[in-house]
Amino acid sequence: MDTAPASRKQQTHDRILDAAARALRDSGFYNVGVADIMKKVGLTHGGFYAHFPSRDALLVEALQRAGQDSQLRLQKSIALGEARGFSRFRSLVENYLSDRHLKAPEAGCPVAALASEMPRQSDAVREAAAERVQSLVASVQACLPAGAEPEAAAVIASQLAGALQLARTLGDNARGRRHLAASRRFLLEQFEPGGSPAT
Amino acid sequence: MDTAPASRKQQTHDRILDAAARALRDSGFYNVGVADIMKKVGLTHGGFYAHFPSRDALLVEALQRAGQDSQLRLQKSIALGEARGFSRFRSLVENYLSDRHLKAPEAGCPVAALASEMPRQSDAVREAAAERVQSLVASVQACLPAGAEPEAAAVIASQLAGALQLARTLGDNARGRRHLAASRRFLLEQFEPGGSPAT
DNA sequence: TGTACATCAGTGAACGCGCGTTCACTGATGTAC
DNA sequence: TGTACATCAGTGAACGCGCGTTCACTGATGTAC
Repeated sequence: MDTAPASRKQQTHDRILDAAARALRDSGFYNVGVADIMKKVGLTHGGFYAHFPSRDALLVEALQRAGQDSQLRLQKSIALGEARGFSRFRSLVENYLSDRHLKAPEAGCPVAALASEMPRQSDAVREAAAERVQSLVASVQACLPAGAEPEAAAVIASQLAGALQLARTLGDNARGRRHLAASRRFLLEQFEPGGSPAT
Repeated sequence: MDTAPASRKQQTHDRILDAAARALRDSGFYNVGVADIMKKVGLTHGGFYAHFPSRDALLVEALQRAGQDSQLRLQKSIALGEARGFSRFRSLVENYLSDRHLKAPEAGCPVAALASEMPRQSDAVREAAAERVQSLVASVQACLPAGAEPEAAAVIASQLAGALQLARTLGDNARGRRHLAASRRFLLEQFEPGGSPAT
C-alpha cells in the first residue's frame, strides 16, 4: 500500500501536470494555455476545471512539478558522476551548464527557464517561484566543495541560472555554447582549482 | 544643426518609445499592450500605426532604447564613483546589484528584467536581445580590474543578471536584499581582493 | 449472474473579454499666392 | 496681411481572433440487490 493505486482522475491530473510542466519551461507563463495543455493530453479544454480550480492553480503546481523533475534529473547525473570519480561540484556545473540543458529548456531547470517572468506572476505563483529558487540554492549547497563558504551557494545559483539564460538568448549556436563553456571553466577554476581533470 | 529640430511626429515617436521602454522592463514582453502605451503618452491606440509598423517593431526599438537608457545611467554612476576614488569594477557591482536596481526594474537593465523571455520572442526581437546581452558584456569588460582575463566579462555579466533576477524573485524584502548583498560581496572579494574599502 | 441505477470523467457549445490591427474621418498646422 | 487649399497627426469605431471560464449534457464505469 506504499503507493495507493491512483484513480483514473488522479492519473489524468498527473498527465495534465506533466504536460504543463514541460510547456511552461518551453513556452513561458504567458504561452501556457488551458486548451493547449488539454490537447497535448488528448482531452478537450472543458474538462480542465474538474482537475484544477483555475489556470493559475495549474501554474503553481506545474512549477513545483518542473522543479522536482529537473532536480531529480540533476541528482541522477551527479550520482552517476560520483560513481565515475568526479566531484559533486564538477558534475553540477557540467550538467547545469551543458549544451543539452542549453537546447532543452522544457526538461531543465524552471528557474533558468522562467526567472525574469517570476516576479510578475500572481502571489501564489511568486511564492512557488521563490521556493524553486531556494530549492536550487539548496541543490548547489549540497554540491559545494569542502571549505567553500555556505553563502557561496546563492551566488553560484545566480551564476548558473544567469549563464544559461544569456547563452540561450545568444542562441543555440557557437556564440551561446562559447558563453556556456566560459562559465563552466570559470566556476570550476574558482571553486575547485586543481580538481579532477576530465578524462 | 547638431540636433535637427525634431518634428512633432518624431517627438511623439520618441515619447511612445520612452513609455514602451519603461513598460517593457516593468511588465515584460507579454504585458506591453499597444493601447496601454498610447494611453500613457496621452494618445489613442489608433494613431500607433503611424509611428510603428507593428507591435513587434515597437518591442525591438523599445528594447534598444531600454538598453541605451540603462547603460547611460550606469556610466554616469561609474564616472561619479571614479571621481570619489572608487574603482570602476566596484562601482559597477555596487550599482548593478543595488537595492535601488532591485526595486526599480523599469529604469534598470533590460537583460535582468527580460532574460528568460528573450529566447521566446520573434526573430527580430531575439536579435535585438542578443545585442543587449553583448552590450552588457562590453560594459562589464570596460570595468574589469587590471589583470582579469577578458573572458571573465561574460561570466560576470551572467552573475550580475542572474543575481538580480533571483533576488527579485525572492522579493523586495530582507530575503531578496540578502541575496544581493552576498553577490556583491563575493564578486568584489573574488575580482578585487583588497580593493578600496567603502568609506 | 444479470439487471437497474447512481456516480463520475470528459465533451463541446457558448459566454465575455481584451488584444492587435485597419480605416474613414476630423481638426490643426503649414504653404502658396 | 489675408485667404484657400493641401498636408499631416491623431481619433475612435469596427474587425477578427484567441483566451479563460461555465455549463448542460453524454457515455462509461462501478455499485446494489
